[in-house]
Amino acid sequence: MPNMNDAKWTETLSFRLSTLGVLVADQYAEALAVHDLKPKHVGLLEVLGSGLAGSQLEIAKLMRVAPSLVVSLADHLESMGAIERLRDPADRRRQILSLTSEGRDLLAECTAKALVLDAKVAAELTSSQHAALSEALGRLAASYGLPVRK
Amino acid sequence: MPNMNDAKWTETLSFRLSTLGVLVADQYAEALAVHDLKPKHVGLLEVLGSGLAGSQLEIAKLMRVAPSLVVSLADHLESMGAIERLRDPADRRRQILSLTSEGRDLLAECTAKALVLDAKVAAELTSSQHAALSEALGRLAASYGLPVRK
DNA sequence: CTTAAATCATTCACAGTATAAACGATTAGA
DNA sequence: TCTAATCGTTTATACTGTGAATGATTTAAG
Repeated sequence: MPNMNDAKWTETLSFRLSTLGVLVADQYAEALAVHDLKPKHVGLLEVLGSGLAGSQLEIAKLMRVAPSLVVSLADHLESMGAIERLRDPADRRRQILSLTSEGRDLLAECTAKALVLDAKVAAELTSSQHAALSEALGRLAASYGLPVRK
Repeated sequence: MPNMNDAKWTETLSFRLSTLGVLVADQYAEALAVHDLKPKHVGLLEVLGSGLAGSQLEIAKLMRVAPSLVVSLADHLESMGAIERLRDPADRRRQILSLTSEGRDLLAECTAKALVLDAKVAAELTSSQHAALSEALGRLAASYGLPVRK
């Protein structure tokens, strides 16, 4: 006998959450392409912009990413002049990364792109749906605990 | 002057939607690992299970994926005995894919894993939050139109 | 002090995922 | 009939990310 709940699964929370989430993430990635950036580059910019920053190793932990990846992300951002590397005088193994003013501008532009995308998503919803979605996602975000771009 | 809405962005719908979505997608992928499957393998099984199936090219279009990827996904599933390839007698270029009974069982197990994951997500929410989230995501899913796993 | 172990950034080799282009078999159309 | 298009497959390749090895520096032990 064929199983009974084929159709149901695509209406599941986790299915929709993951498919829509990946879709939005892809759209965001696409919007960033004009700046020659990937989401993780922006993630690094955001970490630096939030002031939580520090050494590359700390950034790697914050972003839950291999330290060697931080190197290549930072290389790219540095080559475009968005960030600076500065040896920590107190511990000359460490590289302290910081935003340049160009980097701050770039981050602002990326944020703007994100807000545009956000508006497109919001446009599909009534304001009460928007509020409810926001609250529920906020709850989930709090319990899963991740203010970091993947 | 530093820009004003640094903190705000991480509370955005699209940010939370994409980060949480990717997170859930990752957890789902992890849950599938015991079956030696990736989400896209299951996506293919789901397409076949839904009866929309047909030739590999049609499947590729449904899944929005390169035809050559369907080949390798199908190779893997065929090697585990989950699907069968059958030349279309009417057009012997086409391969018609179909689920074997083992394939149906496998799909059911994957669906079960997904429901477990779904329950974990739901456990973080009140029932009214759950309902609201479900409705809002449903609306978005409808307007973006994608009942297909990514 | 001096030497051994740990730490940070970097490089290098590699695995995994996906695509696009080239190819052979088959079918459709002029 | 023979030319062009289609389907599946193979092959080459790009891309993202990881982990292990390396070199520079710092910390800890004796």
